[in-house]
Amino acid sequence: MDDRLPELGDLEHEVMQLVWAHGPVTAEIVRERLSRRLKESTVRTVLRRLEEKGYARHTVDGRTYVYHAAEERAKVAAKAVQRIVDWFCNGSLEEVLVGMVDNKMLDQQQLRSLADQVAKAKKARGVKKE
Amino acid sequence: MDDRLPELGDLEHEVMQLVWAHGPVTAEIVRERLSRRLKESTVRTVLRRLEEKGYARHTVDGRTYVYHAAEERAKVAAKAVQRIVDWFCNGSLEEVLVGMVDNKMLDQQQLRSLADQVAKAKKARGVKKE
DNA sequence: CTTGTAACGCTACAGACTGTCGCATATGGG
DNA sequence: CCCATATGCGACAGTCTGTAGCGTTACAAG
Repeated sequence: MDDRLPELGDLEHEVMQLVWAHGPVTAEIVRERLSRRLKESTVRTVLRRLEEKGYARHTVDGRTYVYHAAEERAKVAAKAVQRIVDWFCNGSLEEVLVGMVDNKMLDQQQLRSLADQVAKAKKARGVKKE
Repeated sequence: MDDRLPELGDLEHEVMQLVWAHGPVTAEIVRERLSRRLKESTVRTVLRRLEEKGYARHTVDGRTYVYHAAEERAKVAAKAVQRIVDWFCNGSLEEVLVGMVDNKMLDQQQLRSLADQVAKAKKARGVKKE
């Protein structure tokens, strides 16, 4: 249920961003929106690998494959962060946060504010979700 | 100053952990403490690559290379997290935090408590550091 | 000064992973 | 029944990682 998702290459990442941003998409759609101009087969391969890796799923509409994200972007990001935390800081999120503050990527006030927003966000969504 | 550090493989990661944990170390020391039993040259290669990647540095003591971390563990972790945040959530740390709460890796209370600890940690260190 | 030994770096090599396709194949509409 | 088209599969080169063998160099003893 919480298996570690394999990492993504640049192209794979760009494709996933599209999948997350534009909801269910076909290979053709992805191809059009991509920054680099690639062959259909290339896009298909990437989509397939993304599915193998557990990032996406597909349903069939007529003879067309429609891809959609297997997990929400935020969740995937959260898992990735968790992995970093475990790997480098022995699971101590605090240590990482301290590191971010030290590194000036964030200051304590923002962090506190974030804590509030998160609480609010959860409450707001907690109602209509599970 | 904030160049993106390349990612680490499993062995490289294990070695870095040792470097961080045991302060300056020699290839021999690393070799001894490693979980897997490897040849000296293997350890040296890893150490060298770690240096090329910017994770470590070395000084010379007599004819022996002494390796030490180029950056603190927490800082590296922080950068890694920042990268994740940028890549997946367009820079919104909040979104990631929300994701972690949703995913039950963390609850709001812990987060708030963390905010406090971080503030405290910074104050405690802020005095004797720059 | 010569030589053995220890510490180094360089080069290599196989096994993933990724970006990119070409091509054989299957399937729905006419 | 046939053709156009959407798919998947296999391939190939380039890069990254784990693992080492080897030739080179420098310090210490003879």
